Amino acid sequence: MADASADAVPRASPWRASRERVHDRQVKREAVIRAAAHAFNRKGYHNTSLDDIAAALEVSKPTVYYYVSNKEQLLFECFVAGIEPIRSGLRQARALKASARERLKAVLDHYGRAVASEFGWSMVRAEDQDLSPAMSAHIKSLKSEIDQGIRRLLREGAQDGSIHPCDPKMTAFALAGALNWIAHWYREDQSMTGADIAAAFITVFENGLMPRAGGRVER
Amino acid sequence: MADASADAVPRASPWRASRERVHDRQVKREAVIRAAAHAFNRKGYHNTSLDDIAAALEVSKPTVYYYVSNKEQLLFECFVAGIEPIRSGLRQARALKASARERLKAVLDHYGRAVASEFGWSMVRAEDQDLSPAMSAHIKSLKSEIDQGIRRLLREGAQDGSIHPCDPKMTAFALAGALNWIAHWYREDQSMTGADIAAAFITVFENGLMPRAGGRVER
DNA sequence: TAGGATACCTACCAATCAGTATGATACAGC
DNA sequence: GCTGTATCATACTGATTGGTAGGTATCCTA
Repeated sequence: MADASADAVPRASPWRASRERVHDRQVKREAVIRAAAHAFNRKGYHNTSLDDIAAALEVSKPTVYYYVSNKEQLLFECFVAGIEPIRSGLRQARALKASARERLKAVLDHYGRAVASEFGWSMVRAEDQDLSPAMSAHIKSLKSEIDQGIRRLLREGAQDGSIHPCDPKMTAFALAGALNWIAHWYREDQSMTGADIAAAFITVFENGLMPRAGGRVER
Repeated sequence: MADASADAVPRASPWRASRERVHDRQVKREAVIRAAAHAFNRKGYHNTSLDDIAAALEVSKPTVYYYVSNKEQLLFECFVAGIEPIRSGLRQARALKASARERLKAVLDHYGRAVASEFGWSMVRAEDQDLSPAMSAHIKSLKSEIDQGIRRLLREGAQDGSIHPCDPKMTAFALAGALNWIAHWYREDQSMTGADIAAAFITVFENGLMPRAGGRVER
């Protein structure tokens, strides 16, 4: 591990470079969130101190607290930044005039990209036992929304004939699990983009393990 | 969550009940490992203190250290206890006289049961950034062994015609990811046994999302 | 029955770290 | 130039916790 340089894209901190103060609270706040996400990616939530995050931004700890109320909220913000694209993808898919399978594929594509994004790790790992009951519940409800959306698409697919009949709950768990897990290996193996991975997974999910009549895959 | 009683099966601690000392180091050591696994399941690695584990066994902290050298090793032992059944399943499968798909199914069955076991969480979550480089490497090699075994079965399946042609690497990632993720939701939803879940997942993996000629699933 | 090994405990240390008290500095408007 | 507000730093606290020092009771063996 090349210490700090591996994941530390020299993403210009709003504090860096110029000595005069930039008066853009929103920009700075987002920079703090992003720095937190990168630190969490590299070292995990518990092994990341707020001093680490501050140091990455070349600022002191109270400055971080000036933009964020506490560490927990930092994780929460990273989670939201990660899951929002999936929620939006789910809404978009609902509007599509296509088979349920096509709509599901669109959702899975968004999902895969999101997990491979800079906030993927935080999104996937949040909730656990590291958060207050209130935040944990909030996160759980957002996750549940995605889960229910996928289950619904699976049921609709079984009805319109575009998806092989299946247990929606277990199938949704399998799909989400496979995609969530991307966050665990993507850091070490970035040989593919998030979009590539999503596409590859969708192919796997669609075909299944059993050979099909057609024989060949339409890659 | 019913606090301590939910996961805390009143598993008799070797220390509990009798005041005269039981002289079986191995039994006690395993009790320590198991107590650690249960604590990690409930609160996560970082939120579990060695005092917690000691308290669960009704012992003092130094007693825990008498059986285990440090916290890291505790996690490592839990990991090994979790992954060993999968390794053994992989070896057994290699000896089977069956199609590659059948052998793969056998492995996935072991895999699913293992992840749903009491050590599943520790197995799945270990490695991360919580361990020394040496242990991390050790764990990584054990995980890689499983991964390579699955990829190999996928390749063999493509050759003997029992498995639909696929990208072994991505397919193995998808399968393992889906199964690993069981550890995340199984704690809260124990409505099924590990064997049931494994069977359900295998059905999903085999059929895939696209409808099949046969139409119905042979549940 | 002395001496050693085993098994366990009380009390403590040292380090880490989330979060804060306090105050300095710069800038905007007047 | 003056004042209020926004932004940031130094230096600290309080609590947790991994790990240990040192001692005690019990058992086995010679």
